Amino acid sequence: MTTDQDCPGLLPEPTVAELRLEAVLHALADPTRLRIVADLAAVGGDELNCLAFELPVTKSTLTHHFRVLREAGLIRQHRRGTSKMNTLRAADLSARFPGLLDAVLVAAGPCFTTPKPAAR
Amino acid sequence: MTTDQDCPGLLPEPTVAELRLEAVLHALADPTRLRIVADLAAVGGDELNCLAFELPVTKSTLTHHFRVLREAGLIRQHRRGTSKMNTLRAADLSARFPGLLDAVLVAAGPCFTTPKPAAR
DNA sequence: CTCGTAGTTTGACAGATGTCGTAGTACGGC
DNA sequence: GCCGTACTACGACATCTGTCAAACTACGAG
Repeated sequence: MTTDQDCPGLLPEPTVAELRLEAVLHALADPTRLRIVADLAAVGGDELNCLAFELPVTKSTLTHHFRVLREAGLIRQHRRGTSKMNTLRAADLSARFPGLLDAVLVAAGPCFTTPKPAAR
Repeated sequence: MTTDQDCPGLLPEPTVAELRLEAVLHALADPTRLRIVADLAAVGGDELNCLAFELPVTKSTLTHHFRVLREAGLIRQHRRGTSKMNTLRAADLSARFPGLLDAVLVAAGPCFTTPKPAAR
């Protein structure tokens, strides 16, 4: 019961059907996580490793936040070498909660008014 | 400058400019509060007293949740007699975070797909 | 004035949450 | 094989959160 492919290194995540609104909202309600999501949206679908974010927290805390985001279904993570790449599950979220992510991103950062033009 | 009018019995609430995204998301992330918001949206702008909601919590807890919602700017409360009337600040929210409330309501209740047509 | 209804306040409490530091694991480069 | 980088796991901790019960206030009806 996960979108889990055989794709090696992909970490477990909820399927589109498993996405829970409360979990998504809760994940987005934290400033650090909201910032991560906004940053991911800003790069328009590209991958970012966990340390690519300049956040005022330690690595442990970052790991924690990334897990919350992944378990809520907001991001996808898979290992690549020693790094872990993160992507926003924009399409999955739109499929399950139409308009929600867009509205949050617009509200979060007036700069990212054009979050996901056409994949990368 | 809160939206506070001289309207007697109106409880303090944030102005549109004071609405904080995190606070709104946090307020919506709780099932009880989400339910309250969805119920308010369902009646299309009418007022509901606090006990009009059939929720599995005590009055104290309800008071707590209503305060969180009001302080986050999601609802407006004003006293009327011994009751306290609650209304959703749909217009204010749309002004500050366009599409957000709508997206959440659609995501929350498939039943309320037409949340605020034009009052009921 | 007395009573009942509606809601508030306070205190308590268990559980979740965000944070850190330290130690540990996994992988690539040498 | 050894080391450094990137991330994880674990434990600790303070704070926050949702919940309740009991006592209190506010208002209207009678």
